[in-house]
Amino acid sequence: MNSRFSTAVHILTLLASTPQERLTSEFIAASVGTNPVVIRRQLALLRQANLVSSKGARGGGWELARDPARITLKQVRTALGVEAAFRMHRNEPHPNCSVGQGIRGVLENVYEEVEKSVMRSLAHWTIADMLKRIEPSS
Amino acid sequence: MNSRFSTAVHILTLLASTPQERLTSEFIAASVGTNPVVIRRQLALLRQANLVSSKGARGGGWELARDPARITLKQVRTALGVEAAFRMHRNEPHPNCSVGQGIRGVLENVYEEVEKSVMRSLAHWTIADMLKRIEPSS
DNA sequence: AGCTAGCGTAACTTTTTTTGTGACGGATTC
DNA sequence: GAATCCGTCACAAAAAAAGTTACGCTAGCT
Repeated sequence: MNSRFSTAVHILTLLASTPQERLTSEFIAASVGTNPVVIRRQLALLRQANLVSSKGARGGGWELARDPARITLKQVRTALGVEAAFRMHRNEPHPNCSVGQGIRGVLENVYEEVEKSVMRSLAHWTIADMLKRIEPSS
Repeated sequence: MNSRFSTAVHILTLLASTPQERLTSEFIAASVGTNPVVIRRQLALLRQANLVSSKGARGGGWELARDPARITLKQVRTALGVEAAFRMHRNEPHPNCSVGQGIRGVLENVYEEVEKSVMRSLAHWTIADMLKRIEPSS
């Protein structure tokens, strides 16, 4: 997978660290070290999943749409659009090769199982956990 | 992750389907639908892990180095060099952002846990299983 | 009302990653 | 000693991801 998931968790944790405040995409981008548009794209997906809410215009910005203890990393992954941890090889196998013809279906089964266990792992973690681990003192 | 893992499983299953025979990288490449060099690169890694053996010269080629029932997909993944299912975002976070500074370490913990559960899932499957599922009649 | 700050999104560019190719040396069998 | 097949490097092409520019829209402010 790509690094979008990491960025998304970063953003959400940042929002969790400043409750009561709205953060602008520009501010977040500076914290994360990238471009505001990249941030907005991520947040647009997270908003579709009702994890964050945005407000335009002056004084606007982003905030969490719910208690960070109720946002799991599984939800984040789902919100970003589940891209399998593994990818099928895309080459067309030789038509006479029975292994080539059949392997994809079998691999799909395997990957589904793997995906489920990835999700199970991610479900254990919340944004509140992330924040807690970063600032154990607070 | 990329599709190399899928290709590797494909290759190994193909070798398992023709015991007693050596297959050339050219033949395998035709079955998989790619270039022989790509195949050789993959197999070179699998050989380092003692999963396959090769022989040069005329009549040469590749074969499994052990019983396909003793090759797990976990071993395959390890052989290819474990690349985490997730990737860290590489941008330097803003130095004043405590979340940005700390998030990586926490994410690393999460990803380690995920990786372990991926490996646990993959350990359940062997190349013999793959073959069995493709050709239930044999 | 008009100005400003901020999001929303499409189109495009750049960068990075992955995959594929060509070439050629070395080894082994025949 | 000629043919076959691996081993590997260097390069090319393609695909994917990330970053950038631009501009419309809305809500608040004065």
